[in-house]
Amino acid sequence: MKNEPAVPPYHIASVDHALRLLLLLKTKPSIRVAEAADELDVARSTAHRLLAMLVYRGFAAQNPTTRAYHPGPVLIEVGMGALSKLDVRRKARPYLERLVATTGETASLQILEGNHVRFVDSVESANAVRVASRAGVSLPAHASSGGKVLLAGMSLEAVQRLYPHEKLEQVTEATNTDRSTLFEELAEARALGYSVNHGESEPGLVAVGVPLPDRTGIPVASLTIAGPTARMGPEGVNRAVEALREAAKELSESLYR
Amino acid sequence: MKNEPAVPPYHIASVDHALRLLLLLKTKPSIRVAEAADELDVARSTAHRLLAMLVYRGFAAQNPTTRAYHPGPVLIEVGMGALSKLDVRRKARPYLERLVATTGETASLQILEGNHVRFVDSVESANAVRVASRAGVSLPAHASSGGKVLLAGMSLEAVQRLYPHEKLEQVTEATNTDRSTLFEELAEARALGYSVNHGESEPGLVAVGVPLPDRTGIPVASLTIAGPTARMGPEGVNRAVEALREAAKELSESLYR
DNA sequence: CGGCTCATTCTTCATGGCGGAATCATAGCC
DNA sequence: GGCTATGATTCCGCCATGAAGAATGAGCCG
Repeated sequence: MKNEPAVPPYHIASVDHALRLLLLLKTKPSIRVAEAADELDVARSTAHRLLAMLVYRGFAAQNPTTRAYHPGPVLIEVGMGALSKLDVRRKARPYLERLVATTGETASLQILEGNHVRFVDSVESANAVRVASRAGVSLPAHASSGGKVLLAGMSLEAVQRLYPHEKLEQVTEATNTDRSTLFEELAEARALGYSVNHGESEPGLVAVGVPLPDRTGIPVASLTIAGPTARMGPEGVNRAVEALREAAKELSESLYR
Repeated sequence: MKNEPAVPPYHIASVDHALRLLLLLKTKPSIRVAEAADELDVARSTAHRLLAMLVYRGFAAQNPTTRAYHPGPVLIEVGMGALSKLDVRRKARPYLERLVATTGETASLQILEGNHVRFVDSVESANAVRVASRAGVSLPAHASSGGKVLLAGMSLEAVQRLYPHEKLEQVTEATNTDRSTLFEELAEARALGYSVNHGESEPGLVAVGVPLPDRTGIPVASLTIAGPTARMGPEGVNRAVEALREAAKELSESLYR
């Protein structure tokens, strides 16, 4: 479970209501005034005005027959726009394809979101037995190789803020659940320049990740190669590390031209 | 060209500022406090608090180095979801065309949105009497064959969350309105691998749906064939089931390359 | 170290956003 | 057609909130 973000010092209740409505529309494609009022714990007149604002700016649309509200085109547009502006995603695609061609395993690109990583793109291996695309999926950073290399590029203070408790979330039996052990793993990842995930996110899966730093040297994304245990022994891991290092170097250079 | 929407009678300025900020994040990869203040024509302290609210609810994230704000995980998630839909739609189109050619009835692709299904794409039958395209339309999942096969692929807990009440929405006289009966129907759909809708969404319409699973086996979309009662007797239904099964198998394999 | 620029925090107060009442719209029943 | 029930929408008065501006903080540069 992701950490609860800190409540801003000067909280704007009406804006918060509106954003929570957007979050509701994301999960419930149809919502009525009374329902919105219940969920937000506001008066129906308040809910009605908030929904009218979402409709006005295109974030919601009202079905004239049922009077229910649905996500509007602008919400999708903003999301698509946010994704298309992710420079790293667009430029990384050819490198993911190349990594798959070179190593025969599934290649992915991840970005850090709090103490999780999100797979923003994936190209699958052609092998019948392979790691499937996880594009869109979010995983705890400490339980993934792509996450660990991103955490390794941060200061100790920053990592402590993301992981305020000693106990970490367990994903599989192989997941490390001690923060102090995580710090050691991050130190190792920093030294090696890559990290390996031996079944920490899923049994039978081995993944290797390297960071993609920005101009300041701080990683903003990571590249990973993942395969089944049978093909990802020491030789497979080494081959993945080589291919990832080369791809990351060239991609980093192309990202900041 | 879309008309400018009417300004709501009770305009909420603070909510409007926040929504306009989201719109800015659609076109600019990142934005700074002063820039936001200029664009919204508010004080920098106001812009700062608005951005803090977007960060709080995940719509924006702040780069600790540059202090600029960029789209947050919620917007990335919305974008990934929309992109995923587009991808499935593009790949499914030839199969829908083939299904129409094979069965002579209208074929459609649906995705689950909460406890509704949305018709993402449709190819209409060439027969004069036919089920029209419902692309863009949203229907209760429990009242559609495409919806039922999607619900059948979910855990009981997940279905209970989507349907918290025993009473279900009635669409036609044929619609089942009991949740416990829905659970039985889902068990049947799970066993058969398909579901049939006899006039539950519209009188005179019969539809057959099969799931399109992703790599994890969980269905993310469904294919349906729909026709008028006169042509969709037991023989028509069986023909549809065969054609759908074949199409779904091939399409599933192609979706995740 | 001082100056500059932008970000962030704090304080005060005017008004914007709230809830509740009143009214409207629609569906269902007789 | 009239009535009732339910949910949506509009209106109004009030006060707590969200605004701006001042003060402070942070980082960079010469």
